Amino acid sequence: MSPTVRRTTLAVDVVVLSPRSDTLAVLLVRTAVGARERWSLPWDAPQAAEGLEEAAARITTAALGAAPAYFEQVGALCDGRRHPGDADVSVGIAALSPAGDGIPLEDAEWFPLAALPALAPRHRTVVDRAAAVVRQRVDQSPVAFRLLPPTFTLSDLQAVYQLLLGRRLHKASFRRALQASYLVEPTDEWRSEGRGRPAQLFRYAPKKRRGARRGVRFDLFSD
Amino acid sequence: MSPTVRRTTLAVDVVVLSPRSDTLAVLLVRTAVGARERWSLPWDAPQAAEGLEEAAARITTAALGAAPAYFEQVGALCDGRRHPGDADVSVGIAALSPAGDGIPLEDAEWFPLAALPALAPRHRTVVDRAAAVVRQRVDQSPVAFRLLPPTFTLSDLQAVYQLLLGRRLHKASFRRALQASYLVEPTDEWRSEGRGRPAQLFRYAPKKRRGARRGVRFDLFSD
DNA sequence: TGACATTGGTGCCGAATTGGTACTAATTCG
DNA sequence: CGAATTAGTACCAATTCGGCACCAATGTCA
Repeated sequence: MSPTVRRTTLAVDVVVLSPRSDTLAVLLVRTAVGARERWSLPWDAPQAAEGLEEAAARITTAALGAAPAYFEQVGALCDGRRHPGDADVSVGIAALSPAGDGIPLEDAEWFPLAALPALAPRHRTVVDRAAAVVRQRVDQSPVAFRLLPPTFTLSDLQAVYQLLLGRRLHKASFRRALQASYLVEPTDEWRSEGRGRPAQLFRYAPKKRRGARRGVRFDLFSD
Repeated sequence: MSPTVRRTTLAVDVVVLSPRSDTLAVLLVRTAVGARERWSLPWDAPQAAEGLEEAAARITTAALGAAPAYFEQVGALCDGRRHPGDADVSVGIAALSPAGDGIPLEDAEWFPLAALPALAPRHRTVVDRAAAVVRQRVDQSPVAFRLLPPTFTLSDLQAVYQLLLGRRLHKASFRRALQASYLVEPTDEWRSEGRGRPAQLFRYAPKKRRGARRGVRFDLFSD
């Protein structure tokens, strides 16, 4: 027998992440009164002939008033009736929004990732996966830069890395590695923020790099 | 307006990978005569109340006669009518099968990853994504071990790493790093394979490890 | 106005890691 | 037995890492 398709219902669930006062925050929207949970991830079905990230951008814009800078798919979930809209299958999408971009519209609000209200079980899973994916991608794709405005100080950048990795980083080593990577270039602007020496602003501008990757790292295994 | 689900057609497309005579190989199945392409990935719609990996295991078993050792979802694709079954959405799944496991059934065959026949456009994308995901996961999850039998020599392991990474590795460094990681343990068996000194067999047996991860690596960026 | 607190940025140096070469070990082939 | 072949290890020079201390530039406050 040859394979055939079946009809199912599909939802795109978006985890919008943004650094917000020293923690990572997630954007949630209020659900209809009477629903089991008061909050959920922004979600919708993709429109006809609409890509998944396109849908994610539309859904986010409807809740935040701004389109995120970056998307990464977290995977499809299919665990029977644990979605607020009872979709058979959810595609989870992590969206990164620079600190301070957008203002949550009515019925939308930022919550610290570590202190979320009750969510539908599948949304809970999507959030956890999104956080895990973003944290794992930190040194493989420019996720940290997508959580910052176009120009930023090296201390800002280090702070985001520390947020994502959950640990302190050595300042000199961090800058040495960044220097050697040709991922940022200095602008001629400086930011003086309150007291202390002003910091130079940098911009993300990855250059061609000769593939210099070194040995295998067995010490990064996650399971 | 509040979100609602829409009905769509869904397929699970499986990229079964296995090392095969010094290259990575992909399992393809012959399509119905008259179809535009002669070969496609094994695929099917998930049955009611069946998980996505469960479906992938069923689909693979139907083509290979053996269930793979490991699955990793590659993501959902939705690019309008480029699927052999015309599914609206495909969920791609990478499945790792140890070298030598299973025998392709009638109408199924291994192809070197680097020399695939023409595939439906979406299947081509799924294959590329699966290969990229597996290669990127090499030092974050035990993908290499899932491409080997339960016991293996360190040279086998290094060969798989070299296949996945596409470059030579330094023997002493490889073993030093592996030793320090507590991921394998020696068995008391030895394999003598033709000429040369017999090699000790090892088994994948990850131990509790104190999180010792070091500095940020900017030199692994992929884009 | 001049310490001083505060934040940004760099230099130095010992310790750890890396990767190359070369070596030893155990087996098959002829 | 010796050559060939594969497994596994020892040494070592070069690089990298991370801790500490230091210098720089600004705001604060006596």
